[in-house]
Amino acid sequence: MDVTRSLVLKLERRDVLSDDEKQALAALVERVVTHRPGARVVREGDPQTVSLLLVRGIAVREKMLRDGEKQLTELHLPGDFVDLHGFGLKVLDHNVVAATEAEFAVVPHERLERITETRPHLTRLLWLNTLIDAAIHREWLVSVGRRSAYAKVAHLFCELAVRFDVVGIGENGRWPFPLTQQHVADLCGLTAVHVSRTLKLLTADGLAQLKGRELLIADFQKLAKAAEFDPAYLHLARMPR
Amino acid sequence: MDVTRSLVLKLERRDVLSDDEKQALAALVERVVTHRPGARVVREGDPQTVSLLLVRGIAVREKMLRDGEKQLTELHLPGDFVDLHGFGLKVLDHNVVAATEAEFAVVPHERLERITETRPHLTRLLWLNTLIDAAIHREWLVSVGRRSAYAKVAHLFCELAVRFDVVGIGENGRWPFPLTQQHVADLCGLTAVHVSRTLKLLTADGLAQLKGRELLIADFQKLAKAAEFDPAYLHLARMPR
DNA sequence: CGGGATATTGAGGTAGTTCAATCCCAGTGG
DNA sequence: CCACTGGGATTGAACTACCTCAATATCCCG
Repeated sequence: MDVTRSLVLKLERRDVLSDDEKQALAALVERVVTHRPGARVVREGDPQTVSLLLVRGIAVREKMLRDGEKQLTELHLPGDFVDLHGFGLKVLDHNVVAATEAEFAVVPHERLERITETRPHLTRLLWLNTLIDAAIHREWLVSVGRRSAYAKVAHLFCELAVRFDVVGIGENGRWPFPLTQQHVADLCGLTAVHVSRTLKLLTADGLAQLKGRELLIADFQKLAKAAEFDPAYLHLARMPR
Repeated sequence: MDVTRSLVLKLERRDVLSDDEKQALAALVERVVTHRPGARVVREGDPQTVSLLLVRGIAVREKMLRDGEKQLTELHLPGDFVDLHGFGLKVLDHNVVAATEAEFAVVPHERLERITETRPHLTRLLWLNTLIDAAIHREWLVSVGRRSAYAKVAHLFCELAVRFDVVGIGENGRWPFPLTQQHVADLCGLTAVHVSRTLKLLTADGLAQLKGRELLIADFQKLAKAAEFDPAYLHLARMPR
């Protein structure tokens, strides 16, 4: 199975990739590693020499506070480069944690550097990948800073549905949701207790519910409206980059 | 006066720049434009063909909500490329607004593209610039999501002081602060009223105060402690990138 | 079938909001 | 040099969204 399949799907939603470029992406991968649920995949502050492409499962970027509280700054799906930022930064400012059992393709930084020396277009697409991360961060700042708990959770669900669709996961208003309510709380800047209450409201209003490790969205339009969700920030338009 | 001076200072804190590279950066600039306080410099959704380097003044990235509320997702100082993200994204997901009178160096995207074709190292440094933006976004997510109002404002002040120092602005515990309390509120996800009360506390505790359009930090150590401020996320180490 | 993790519910508390009145002060014009 | 103006800052009082703590219920896995 081709471990770069999801990444290619993700990039092809934003630009045209030649076969040659797809091969070059596949050639980036040195090996594949698997991590258990809860495993810390990258530790804040450690020097980085490889970057990891998520192939299967879900991972999160986690920033800890002194008192043990945490804020998750991004949720990663297959096709996401969870620490491509480490290529430029050399040291990450946060942990990356496997939220479920997860498989990663390992990409040595030398190979990325080689791409920047020889393939300008592919370089720009990798750069783009990190720009989309930043755009997601900004949208989350709006959520965390200004939206109600109800809208925060609704917005997270909308984003998840759209991003899963990009890489061909989920269907019929059903998507995998292997996260706990504590995860949702740490993603949204809420407490797990309040997430539980909020989910009850969303379910009662017939917008969305979590059931059996799945996210069921009954009415995406209504959910998006409640969340003020506009997918523009995901930059899905296919154009020369 | 060299309009890329602050940018060079900023990059030289992270890596070594050759004279040749400095010249190449200067050659990026096509012209310089000035904007009035409050002017929208880049409008969300408009196609981008140039990027803007802030030379003088302060600018913010602003995301609006339906009801007129807003969240500011970044505060930009001289030396910051306020919409380098537009080079890859082609369309921005937020407005850029001049908070004060501000001067920008205009960099056409063709010239940036040319850099990606001919100068891998400089390309990586421009990429790095956007990675630092993303790192700042993440730290702000922690602030907005998990810190108290007191710590949010304290953290903002710490970041501002450090980033001003990088580009050689301010001294003796005094830095320019031409923003209103409404700006601070929109940066931190608070109300202006609560910012006012919070500033009173910070002043009373002898940590920091705003006075005469200036930020005065009486005791940076204590302020940093109150904010849980750790500058690691600004990635100031000078190393090969 | 048992046990630990996860989720739910209730009751009470609080940080930050809302609204509205007042104050301050830097410009501006006379 | 002073009065006027308007944006920004401050203050008070009431309110509420979300938190905290704690008890119970449910799910999932071995």
